[in-house]
Amino acid sequence: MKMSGNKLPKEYFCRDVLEVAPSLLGKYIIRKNGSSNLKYIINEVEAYRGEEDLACHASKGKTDRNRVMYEQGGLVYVYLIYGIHWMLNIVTGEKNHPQAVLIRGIDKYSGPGRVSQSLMIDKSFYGEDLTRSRRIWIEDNDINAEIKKGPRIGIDYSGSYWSKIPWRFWINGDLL
DNA sequence: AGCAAGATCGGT
DNA sequence: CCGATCTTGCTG
Repeated sequence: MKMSGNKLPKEYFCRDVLEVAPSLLGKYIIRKNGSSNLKYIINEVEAYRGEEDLACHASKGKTDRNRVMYEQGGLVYVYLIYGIHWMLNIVTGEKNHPQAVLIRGIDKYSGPGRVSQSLMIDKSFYGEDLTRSRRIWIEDNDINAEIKKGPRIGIDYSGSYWSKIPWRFWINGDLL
């Protein structure tokens, strides 16, 4: 049975990030702001998983910035990078298992900075609950597309193992 | 209190 | 390839 248009519930996000990240491909991300109602399809994501992952912000333990990653799944983790771009992440997994999915691409907007710009994301979204918010959430959508994977982008500092592990997932938008 | 670095992007 | 631009986390 085809399921589409249902808001994804808490349980969906409380699974391991390596399950949730690729499963978000093809899903709708909805952003409401006043009369504007944006709806895009997620087409590129990255997984960041645990304190052992040297590319993950939790690799040095809990800090003021990353504390929301230690909560249970379904919350938004945003941070500013290079003083310019907001990065939009979705927290996954159980409490005290710091994990998140970075949204890198939606429809025609490629790159995490452009994603947040197009969705009007800023610091005020830190900790936002995707299962309760009235301004941002994810909706189900069944797709039939090949999921590709490769190394994560922009994390060379994390060493040869973590910078090469194929935790970036994407689909070709044309196949939707 | 000071400083270096950063899950990026757009323009040369 | 380089600069923008500013928060964060670490050091002293």
